[in-house]
Amino acid sequence: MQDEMVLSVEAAERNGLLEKIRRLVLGGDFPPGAVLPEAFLAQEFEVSRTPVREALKQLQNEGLVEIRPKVGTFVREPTRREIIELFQVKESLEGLAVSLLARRGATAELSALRLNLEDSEAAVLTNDSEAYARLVHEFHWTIVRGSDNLKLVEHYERLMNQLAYQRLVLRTVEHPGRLAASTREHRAVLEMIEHKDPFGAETAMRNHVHASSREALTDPVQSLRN
Amino acid sequence: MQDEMVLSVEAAERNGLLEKIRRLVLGGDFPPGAVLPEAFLAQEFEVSRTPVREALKQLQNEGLVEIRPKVGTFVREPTRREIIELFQVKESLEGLAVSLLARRGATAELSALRLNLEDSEAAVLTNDSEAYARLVHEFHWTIVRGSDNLKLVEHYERLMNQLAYQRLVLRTVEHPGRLAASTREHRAVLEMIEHKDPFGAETAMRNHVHASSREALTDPVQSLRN
DNA sequence: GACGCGCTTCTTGCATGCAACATAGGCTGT
DNA sequence: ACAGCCTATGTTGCATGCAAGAAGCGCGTC
Repeated sequence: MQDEMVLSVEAAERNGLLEKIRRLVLGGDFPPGAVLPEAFLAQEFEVSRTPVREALKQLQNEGLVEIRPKVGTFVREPTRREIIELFQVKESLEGLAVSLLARRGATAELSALRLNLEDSEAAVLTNDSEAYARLVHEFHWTIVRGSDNLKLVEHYERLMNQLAYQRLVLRTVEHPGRLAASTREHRAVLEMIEHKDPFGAETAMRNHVHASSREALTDPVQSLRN
Repeated sequence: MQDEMVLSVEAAERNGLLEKIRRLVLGGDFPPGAVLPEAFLAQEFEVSRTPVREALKQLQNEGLVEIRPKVGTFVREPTRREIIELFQVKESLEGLAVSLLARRGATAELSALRLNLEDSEAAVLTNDSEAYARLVHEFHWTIVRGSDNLKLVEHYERLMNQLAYQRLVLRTVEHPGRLAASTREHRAVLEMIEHKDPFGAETAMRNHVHASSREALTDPVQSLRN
């Protein structure tokens, strides 16, 4: 199992190209709807069109780009409805993850979460949005990885890519009061884990994700108006 | 949203190849571990190696095959641990689906489920394993589609492909008494949906999936011994 | 007889060329 | 002036050719 992860990482680095293009799309270097010609990417990364094509097909499968046959490849932005749907799935998967983690009582992840919470509270006090966004990301990923369920991790990763999560978080994090509320919710989750209460942890986590999704969706951003 | 589904279906039929190869792998025509040369598939489906390659990469991404660079492509069978992990995710996703469906109170899906249950009980009485396997499949898919959450449907489809579910169900279905128990659990789920009780429905569904996973895993099949 | 080395063969990985199609812009006819 | 067509161009889709690496097999040597 561990071997597979190493292998897949190695494979990813060998390909590399997929990750590079994905970061290009997720990073917002290209505006949504922009055309993404194979020939350009091929030249950009100094490979031929063939591996670029393969990578783009994967990205289409993930829902990040749309390949219109004989027309072109376009950066795809999730619709508002898709974001709602994805958050529902996120809630479910993270609920499962934290429930499994609470059942395991894994000490390594627990201490990581405690440290994370301390840092988060410090970031709230100094109003450091950027650091907080990073810490939130880390908190959720620590829990998912802590579930010790690789398939869950894989599906979660796919989900987060589809959500283009980074872009969303960077906005919601700037809502007044949200940082403090979010941290309180994190603390509630952590306490449930410490109490080895899988059900309570799952409930707390789902409440948290639900709250965070409402924040993300009430964000009056033009690009989410479709 | 509906358009996208149509588009993706059309795209799938245009490609077709991916589905064909997937069925080949899932159908068990090739034993797990068997080599699956690009050249052979290319000749078999009368296309060149390029589209075959693209399809195989997708299947690798789904976890159905393993491409060992410069060596070959092999049919991959989920390990026992992976099956456990996948069932945990399945439990979570189907729980979400049924909860959403119960909240919607969709009448079309409800009547489909009622009919399904009647047919299932008839299949139990006549001990028609094959029909029952099909009905179970239909029951779960009706619920997932009834969630009216396309992203959930997509992730679920991916999950089921990874599980090679058909192969598993055809075995567990032959456990004595399992058919009747499974049908009772289905009825419990349906009743919760009819009562518009999302939480109760989710709980019932998760119990059902959990029970079914225990059945699948206690099945003494050689191929699951790894 | 056993071990080690090299070659042969099979596989994938990638580059390139050509064909098919969609789209946009201009041109012509009314 | 406007509508319709037609062509030019850009894009993807696919086939093919070649290179590189891995694994198995046979041969030679100890």
